[in-house]
Formats: sequence, structure tokens, C-alpha cells
Amino acid sequence: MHGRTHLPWRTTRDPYRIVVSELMLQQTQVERVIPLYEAFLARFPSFEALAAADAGDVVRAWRGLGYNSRAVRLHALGRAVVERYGGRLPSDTAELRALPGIGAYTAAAVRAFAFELDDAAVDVNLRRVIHRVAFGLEHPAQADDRTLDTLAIAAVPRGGAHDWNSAMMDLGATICTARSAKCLVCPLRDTCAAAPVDSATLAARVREHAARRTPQEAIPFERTTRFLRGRIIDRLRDVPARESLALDALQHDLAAVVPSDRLHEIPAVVDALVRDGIVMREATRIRLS
DNA sequence: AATACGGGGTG
DNA sequence: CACCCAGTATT
Repeated sequence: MHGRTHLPWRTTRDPYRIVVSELMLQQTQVERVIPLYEAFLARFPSFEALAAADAGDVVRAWRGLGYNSRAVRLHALGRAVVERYGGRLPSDTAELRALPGIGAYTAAAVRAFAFELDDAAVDVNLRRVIHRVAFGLEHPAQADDRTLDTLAIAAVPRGGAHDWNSAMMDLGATICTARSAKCLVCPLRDTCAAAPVDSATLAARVREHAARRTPQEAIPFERTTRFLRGRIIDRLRDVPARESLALDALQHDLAAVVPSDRLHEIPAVVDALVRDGIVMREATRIRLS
């Protein structure tokens, strides 16, 4: 058996454990999820346990993962699964897509990894590997996402979606990575349009076709809204569950970690967090939802 | 079609 | 410092 056999979600077929892993893995690296995964499952062992909790408890358990809206969505998903399906996650794509936090990728991943149905979970790894094999290096792109999806789906062996998706992701994460390609040890080297990849060529192509920086990313992190949101949520995580914090006190405490000329932005950022369902306001006090 | 959304790891 | 990461929802 090759590949990353140590991943804690790889051996289970429990739909709950699979969705939790998939929500955690959305835009968050495997190595960072691993140490937090089992602790989360111990705290919330089932859809019912998740649904019975406050969203704020889930956001607390989410510390270290980032993209906190995912915690709120996972909590909402738990409640929806309990209410709509009696605690049983559906395997139908349309029903999965209708649940909070589940998009095209996650629906396919749940189907393949939890239900062993023939579907292609086309994440950044799959897209890169398929592109290289079928068209060569991905910078510049020779095919759009829809084309890559179609190729991926056609390549899934009947009854073998779980292992196939796992293998393709492992290939993309360990051998055919974004920054390099170890074609010499790649099982697909004989049929791959990109092999053998020259590392200097790959680096040059990536530089040449680098995506335009978004305005938010072009400025120092301490000047971004994300930074403020992160500091506010971190502070609220330290407030005991079901207790609240005065907005004044929040502003005072954050003076230690936030540039002084940004403290006046805190109320507006809190408003945004409330709109996102992450923070709850009670008069002049706030807490995690 | 663009943008917002975290934060830590890597070369 | 720039790029990368098992994407989704909103505008």
C-alpha cells in the first residue's frame, strides 16, 4: 500500500467523520488538520452532539484552523442533518449540495470517501495532476476547470472511487506538487504529457503566470480586515462559554495586539462578524454565537 | 467573474 | 517576501 496511509480520516467510512474532515480540509493543509481532528471529534462525536452545541462552542474548537465561517457552517450542517434527515447524512449530490458548507468538491468527496460511490473529488491536487498528465504544465492553463472535471470523472474506476481519489490526492500532495514534480518516481511518468518536468522551467512558468494579487493581499497582514477579525475572535474564544464581553473591554484588550490607529475599526468589524453569524451581540456586550 | 475569508509552512 | 493549501458563499 502506497500513499498517506496515516491520515486519520482515511480508514473510516463514517459519514460524520468524513464531513468533519472535509470541512476542515477546505483550503487548510493536511498536516495542520491532523492534530486538531481527533480532539474535535472527541468534543463533538456525532451530528447529534454537534447539533446540540452552540455555534460558539464549535468556533472555539476550531481554533488553529482559520476560515471560521466554516465552523459556523459545520454547526448549521449538523442541525440540518438532524432536522431533515434524522442524523443520517444523505448520499445524493443535490441533497448534499443543499447543506451549508458543502459545494461541488465536498459533495463529491463525501460520496467517494464515505459512501464509496463513483465520483471525482476534484480539488487543487486533482486539477493539477490531471492537467499535467493530459495537457502538460498548468502555467499557462490549457484547459478550464469544467474540462478537468470531465476528465477526472471519466477516469474514476468503477467501484474504486475511494482509493482512486485518495491516490490522486496523494500524488498531488507528495510527488506532483505545485512547486516541483518528482517525475523520476512517479507512476504516471510514461503517459504524462508534462514528464519529465524541468524544475527551472516550472518555477519560471509559475513566476510568469502568477495570479494578480488582490488588494487585500497586497498590504501587510496587520493592515488587513482578516487580521482584525482574527484578533477579535481569538479574544472571544478566551471568554468562557455562554459568557459575554463588553465591547469597550474588547477594544481595551486588543490595544495590546492591534496597531493603535486601527482600534476605531473594531466596532465595524464586529458588525461584519455578527452578519457572518460568528459573533452575537447582546446590547453593548458580545460573544461567540 | 471577482472578492472575502486565516493562518501557518515553505523555498 | 511570494506562493501554496482536500473550497464555499456572496456580490
